[in-house]
Amino acid sequence: MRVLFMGTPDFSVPTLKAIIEAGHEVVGVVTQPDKPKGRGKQMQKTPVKAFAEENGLSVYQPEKVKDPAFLELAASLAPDVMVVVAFGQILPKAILELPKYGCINVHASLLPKLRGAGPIQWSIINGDEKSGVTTMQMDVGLDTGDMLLKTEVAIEADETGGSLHDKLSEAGASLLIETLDAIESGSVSATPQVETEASYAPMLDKTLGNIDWKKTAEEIERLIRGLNPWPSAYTRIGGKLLKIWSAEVVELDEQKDVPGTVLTAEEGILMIQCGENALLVRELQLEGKKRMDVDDFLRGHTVEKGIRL
RNA sequence: CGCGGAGUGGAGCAGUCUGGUAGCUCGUCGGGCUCAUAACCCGAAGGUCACAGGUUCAAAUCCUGUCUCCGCAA
Repeated sequence: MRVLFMGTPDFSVPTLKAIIEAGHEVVGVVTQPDKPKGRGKQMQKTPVKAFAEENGLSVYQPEKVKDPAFLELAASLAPDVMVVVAFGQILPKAILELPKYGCINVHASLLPKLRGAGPIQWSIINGDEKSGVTTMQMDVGLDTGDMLLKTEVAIEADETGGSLHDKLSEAGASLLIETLDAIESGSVSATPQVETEASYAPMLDKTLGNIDWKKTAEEIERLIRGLNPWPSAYTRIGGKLLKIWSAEVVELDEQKDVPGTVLTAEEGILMIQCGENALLVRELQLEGKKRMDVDDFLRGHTVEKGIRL
């Protein structure tokens, strides 16, 4: 089929790669405009753009896809279908209805659960036992289109936002190919989403990582895993930012101090009181420093027992 | 030229302001103690103080330039 691909971050790349390998004709790749990123504000290509260029594909970077000029462009490419994976812009109805088979989206959750921009991390933060990817026939709503195919992926006890991202990214690529095959052969059936079971996963915000020690140790541990490696969970110590990369829950019979208090800080053990139970920090990173294990950190930094974070 | 922190034995840090024999907590190696030990005791090795210039009798420390790592921001 003639495919017009739309995507932006790393998550989208495996799907684009799979489409090429499956032998479909990619008539164009649409991605967000380059933006200055990183230290020193260097202009940086989106991961999808970089991959597309390596493969000799035509890249388009409209500021706004709702611009009539883009509709004209898309029409001129005459795609049979448009595949949208984490593109980053809302598509207007005119675009959605342009290709013969419409627009197919790969979403990183088991819809109708976790619609929105941050399903991967939220599934971990919420403590779900499983996640997955869903392909759907896009409509004008946000992730509200009829579902086509679905793949479940178990969330492991040590799952992080990064590890799940990679799993779902690959799972999404396979599922999309299956979906395209099914569409082409006419064997696919669309299933409407059950509105009453829908939930929303908002876009991640850096402030989300600010640890509220009044929460339970279990909740905080999930937040740490879900936001690893980005945007990461953090607290403050001595006025400096302290990221916590991994930790484990320690059950306490009773609350020993107010939440946020350092209960132990010696011999490689850094334990912090939470609203319920305590957190044993494993790996952390002080502002301006590299991430390191707790025993390394305690070797060079004095953390006084009893201080509050 | 967006803001800022940092490069010191294998690891994490102090020392830099107020130049003058390189230190701490660990690790490693050897020995001892012990029924035994990742515990304890004794001892040892290991560093061009990121790199290049400059100032000085003397530079980890002051000045200039370069490279690298990291936090924020976007």
